[in-house]
Amino acid sequence: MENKPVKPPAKAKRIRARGESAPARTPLAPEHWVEIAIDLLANEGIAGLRVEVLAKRCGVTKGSFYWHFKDRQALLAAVLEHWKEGRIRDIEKTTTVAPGKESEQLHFAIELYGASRNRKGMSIELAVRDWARHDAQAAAVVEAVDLYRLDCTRKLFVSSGMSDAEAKSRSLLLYACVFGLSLMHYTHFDDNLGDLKQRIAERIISN
Amino acid sequence: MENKPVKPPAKAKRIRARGESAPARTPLAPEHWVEIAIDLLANEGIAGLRVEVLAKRCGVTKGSFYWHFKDRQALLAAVLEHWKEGRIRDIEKTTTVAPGKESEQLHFAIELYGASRNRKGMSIELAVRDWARHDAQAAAVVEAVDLYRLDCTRKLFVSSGMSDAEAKSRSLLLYACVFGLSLMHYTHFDDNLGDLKQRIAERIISN
DNA sequence: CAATGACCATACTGTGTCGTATGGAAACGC
DNA sequence: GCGTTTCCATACGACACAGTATGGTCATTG
Repeated sequence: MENKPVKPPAKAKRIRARGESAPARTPLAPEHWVEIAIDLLANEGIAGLRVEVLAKRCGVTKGSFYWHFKDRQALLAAVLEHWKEGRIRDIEKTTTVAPGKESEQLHFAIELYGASRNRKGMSIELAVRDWARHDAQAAAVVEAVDLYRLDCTRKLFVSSGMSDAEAKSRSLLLYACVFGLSLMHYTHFDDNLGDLKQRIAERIISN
Repeated sequence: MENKPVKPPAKAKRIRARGESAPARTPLAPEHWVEIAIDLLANEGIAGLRVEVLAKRCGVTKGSFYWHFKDRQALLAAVLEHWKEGRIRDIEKTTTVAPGKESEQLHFAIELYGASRNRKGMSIELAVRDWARHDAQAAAVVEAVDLYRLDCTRKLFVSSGMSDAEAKSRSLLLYACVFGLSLMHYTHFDDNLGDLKQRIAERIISN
């Protein structure tokens, strides 16, 4: 009396969204998984990063996921690693600057994070930080990134002629402000937000 | 052949943790639910705020929950309302100050949030803000609280002799910094964090 | 052509959760 | 006393999810 169809429906499915003419099967590299996972993380938070949802988003099923990753935890670790490396590269790119242009670059860094540009990057940032509040792994990665960022920015301040102690405080102030602003809802606080942000940036950077 | 015991075990349970000698049944007021819910929210995030977990934490079962609340959404709304009102009261208490002591009070406000004191308050704050990133209701409440806070603090800066525009930027900078710092992991950035924070506070408040 | 391995689908178990239905126990009104 | 209301327990159905087991399909290799 068993109804074990074992192979009933589903067929017009193998030709997934991999570009109509089947480009050599495209093995769906682990990197691809991680990138889409980060996308999910940004939009739904760590709690929304489910393997079935992720698989569907990749156009496959769980079966594929568990072939590439041992379990959900392995994916999360890969996500953290990928994010960390991306941040490190980004920081290096942002903080290497020709002598004399330090404060200019600092202004750029603030605007880069604070503006509506880089919205996605900030979403990821916030999602990871919230994740880090309940997960030691994530907390460690966040700490590493923070320390690296803080130190690179400190050097910029020092190069622009500040004492080390002052540079440290400015560096911390800068990032705290950037992240804090992205947490707040202040769009209706003033009708000239540009001027507001300008003043804040000056306060952080100039002496 | 059905085993529908309907009333089998469980009996030494009615005398819950309501104080051994049954103090008149203690109806477990809705406020109580909300307060414990906020506790859960702070520790587990909005995703961890489940009704069964909450009920267990209250020493009862879901049955009780759904008597007090229509559904989970109703609880969340109550949580937001409770938090909002608490914040408003707190802001008023923190920003009403005798003339001449404004900057002193501003320093106090920074330290209050930034220190290891008020750890729980900050946990709630961050949880609500993360919640607000995906929920319009929460976002509206956060915005209301933010605007109120920003305006109260703005007045403090104005009272201590600042232009309105400058006061606005300082107010925004203050809260952004406070929340941002609580998002970062900078404990190993310097071995004299006190001095660091002192410099930051000065930068935000003094002219 | 046959065998192997890479990549994926399907089915299943177990658990956690939301919400509902129903009934029980204590307190209160009359 | 008796019915009503308040507050809660139990049981149930439906779903979403993690992880496993198993098999299918295709390309590659010998």
